[in-house]
Amino acid sequence: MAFSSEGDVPAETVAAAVNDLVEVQEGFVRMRGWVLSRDLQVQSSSPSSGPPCTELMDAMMNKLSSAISALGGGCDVAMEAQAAGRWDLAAGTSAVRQMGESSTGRRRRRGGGRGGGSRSGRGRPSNKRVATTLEDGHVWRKYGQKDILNSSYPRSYYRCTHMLDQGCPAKRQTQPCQSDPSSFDITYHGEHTCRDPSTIIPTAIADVAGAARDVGAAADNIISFAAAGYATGGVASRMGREGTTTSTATHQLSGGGDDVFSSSGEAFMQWDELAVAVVGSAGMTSSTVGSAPGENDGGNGDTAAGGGGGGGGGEGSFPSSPSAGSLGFMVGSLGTIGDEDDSFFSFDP
DNA sequence: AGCATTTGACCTCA
DNA sequence: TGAGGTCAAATGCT
Repeated sequence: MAFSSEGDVPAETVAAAVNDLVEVQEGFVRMRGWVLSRDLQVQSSSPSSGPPCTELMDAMMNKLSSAISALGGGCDVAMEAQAAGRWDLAAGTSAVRQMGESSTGRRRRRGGGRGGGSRSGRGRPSNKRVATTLEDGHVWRKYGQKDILNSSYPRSYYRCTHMLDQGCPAKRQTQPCQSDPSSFDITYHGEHTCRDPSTIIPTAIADVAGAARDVGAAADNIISFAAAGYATGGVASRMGREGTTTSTATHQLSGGGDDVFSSSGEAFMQWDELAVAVVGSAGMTSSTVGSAPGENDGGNGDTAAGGGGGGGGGEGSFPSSPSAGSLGFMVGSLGTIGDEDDSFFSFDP
C-alpha cells in the first residue's frame, strides 16, 4: 500500500485503505476476544512458541492504529468509518441510526407501465461507505441500474432478497469509485428486518458470537452483537432451506483455529486461507463476493451470481446455500458483523 | 419451469 | 425540467 505525503494517491483509495485497516483492526479485537474465551492462549503461549497470541495481536493492533492514524482517513466515508468504528452492524439497533427509511411505503399508481419512483432515501441520511468488495453477508437482488450524471460508472440498485417474503426494506446502491473502480461506494437505505428464527444457531457460531460479545464489552469500537443475532437468522434461514448441517462450519472453524492463532506470524495468510477454505467447502457461489467486476455493469461487479441475464439460482451476494450462510455468518463473526457492513477481511483476489 | 438479471419506461422530487 | 430511483417485461441461464 503505497501512499505518499504528496497526496498523489486518490482520496478514495486512501479512504478505502483506511476503511480496510479499520476493519482489520476491529477483526483483531474480536479475534482477541475469541482467543481469550476459548483458552487458545494456552496453546500458543508455550515457552517455545513465542509470546501469547493476544500479545501479538495487541502489538499488531497497535501497528494498525498507527497506520490508520498515519493515513488520517481518506474521504468522508472512511472518516466516518473510522470515527464510528463500526458500520451499520446491528440490525434494528442504533448502529443503523443513520439509515434512511426507504420510502417504500408508497404505492405508486399502477397503470401505464413500469416504474416510477419514489426516491427512497433521497435527501435523507443513508449509510454510505467505500468497500473493496460488495460482499456484505446479505443476499441482494438487483432491481435496477442507472448511469449517473458525471459518473463514469453506472449505479446499481439492490434490494434485500427477503423483501418479498419477509418484507425486508433494506436496499443498497453500489457504484464503482471514480478514482478507483476496484472499490465501490456503497450506500445502504433501510435496515434489514429479515430473519428466520426457525433455524438453529450453530454452536460454534454462537460461541464466537459470545466471544465477540465479550470483546465488545471491552472495546467500544466493536459492534453490538444484535447484528450477530441477525446474521444468525439469515444463516439459519439458508441452512433451513438447504438442509445443511452445522458440522461443516463448526469443524472448519475449530480446525482452522490452530493455524489462525498460531504465533507463526502468518496469521493473516492463514486467516485468508481459512476463509477461502470455508468458503470453498461451503459451496459459496456468491456473486458479490470477490467483487469481480463483470457483467454489464461496466465493471460494477455487483452481482454476478446467476450469471448473465438470468440466473436461475444465483443470488446477489450470497447463495441460498446453507453452508454459505454459515460461512457468511462465520466470516461475520470473525470478520463481518452481519447486517450491511462488509467483512472485516476482504477476500478479494 | 423458475428465478435473477437486464433494460427501457415511467415517476417523483429538487 | 431533468437527474435519480423504481418497476416490470424481456431475456437467458440452470
